Amino acid sequence: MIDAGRRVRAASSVALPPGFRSRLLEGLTPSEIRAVLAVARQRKISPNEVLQNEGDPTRHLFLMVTGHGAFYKTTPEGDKLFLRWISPGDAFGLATLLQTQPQPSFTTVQALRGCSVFAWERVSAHALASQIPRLRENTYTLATDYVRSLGDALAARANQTAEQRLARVLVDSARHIGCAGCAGIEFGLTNEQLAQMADVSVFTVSRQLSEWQSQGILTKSRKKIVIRAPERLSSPPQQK
Amino acid sequence: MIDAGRRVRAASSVALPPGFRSRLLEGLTPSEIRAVLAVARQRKISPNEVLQNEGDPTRHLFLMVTGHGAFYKTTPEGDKLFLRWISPGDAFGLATLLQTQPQPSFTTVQALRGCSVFAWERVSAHALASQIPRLRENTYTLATDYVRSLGDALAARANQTAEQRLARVLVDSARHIGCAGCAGIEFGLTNEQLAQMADVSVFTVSRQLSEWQSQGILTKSRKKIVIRAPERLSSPPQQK
DNA sequence: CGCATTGTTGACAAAGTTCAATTTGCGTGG
DNA sequence: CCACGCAAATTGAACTTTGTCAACAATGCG
Repeated sequence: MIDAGRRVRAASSVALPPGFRSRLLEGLTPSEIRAVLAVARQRKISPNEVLQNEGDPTRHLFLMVTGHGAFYKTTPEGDKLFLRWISPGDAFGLATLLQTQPQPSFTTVQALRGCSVFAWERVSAHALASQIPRLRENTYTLATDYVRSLGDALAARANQTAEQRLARVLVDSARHIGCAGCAGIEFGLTNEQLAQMADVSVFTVSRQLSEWQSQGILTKSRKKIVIRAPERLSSPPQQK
Repeated sequence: MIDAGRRVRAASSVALPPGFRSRLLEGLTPSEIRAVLAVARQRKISPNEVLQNEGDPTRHLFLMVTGHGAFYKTTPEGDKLFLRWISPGDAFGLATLLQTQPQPSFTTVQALRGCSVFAWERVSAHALASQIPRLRENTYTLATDYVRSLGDALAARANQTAEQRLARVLVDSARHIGCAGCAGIEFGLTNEQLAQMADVSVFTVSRQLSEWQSQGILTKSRKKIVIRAPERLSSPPQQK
């Protein structure tokens, strides 16, 4: 209706897929959502593309629509620490919403396979946040969640064994990027990717997966893991 | 001057020590600062007192005036992970400023020795933030910094050796709680405290400190460390 | 002086990594 | 269609780092 007079904009504009839910937009009125989407751009992301590089100023606010990505932290020595998965509905680059000046981002965000995202320029995002109080509140909530998962990642590194960290990675991956197959939840990751994410050597991954396979907890083949009994991955460490 | 007519309030009210600087209040106008201090309460904190407990809802905004404290994260298994020091001028409990609802805090804050702090009730803090835009902006900046140091702590745990972590703790402690003595920067911490902070065993602390002492980098005596050459603690790990 | 706290030392054990040698699985080009 | 070649995965053995434990020494306080 508002867009009646500018069909060109409307045509190139973006729309939410049916059934799409995002905590970023939760509780916003339809007209607010329209205002937000009006200044968004839809982008296709190729596999492994880096959307945000740790240290670079945050240029965009992103909302994952389809596909998956991951937050990483790069250490001074250069290796990547996996922090958490990004799934459809997750937003990142939240700093754009709050900060007046662009600030270096703390994490790298990389697409796993192809993705489709909504993107907002920093200034547009900031303007939206200043106009829509509910958007600011949602941002606080989401930022809080990210800090919490950063904290969890820290706790996990600090005092968990290689086995526990690997189990955590498997469970998280199953939850976020897994598809329910006939034999369990399956997802495609190489030993090397798992090794990076859990911060263990590929050898440890290989050995541990073999052991779990022999216990019937999972099945592995080349570049693919099928988790049969996720509950047996989360509990045993505590018993010990 | 404004307080002329209400000496009772003025008497029980708080004032900033001369020369006190805080990034939380930076850039606020004198009248804004007066408004902020008007609803503050000054509190004396006894040694080792816990000001904020991880998981408990954030009740207060605090501003450290004199003394030192530390942020800790408690793991599910119950051990404390040291995150960073709190020095005079540092604020914490920032969530009170932004969030409408009290949220569980991510970290525990504990005083080292006796401290003096300013404290604000959650609702007062939230009201101040909604009235003073600059206060909100400062809050974003500070929150960003805390996230950054959380990230640094994570990176440090993930891929540094026991020696590097201990060196980091010494350098940080020297910077934050150290006093310049004749022979170097000195501070009082037991081996056990250092061990907890660096997440190594007391034995490793003892051995490593002995080695550094024999290299002339520091001097140790009971409950006291004197750092002679902090630069030799930060650089050697990289050379290797 | 006696006692508790704090720190030290050496021998040993556990967890994981590193490395080298192989094996497995899979796509591709002849 | 099959053999080739390569990336991915495996395996065992040596090795490094760090923690564990037990015994002991030093420090300082009442």
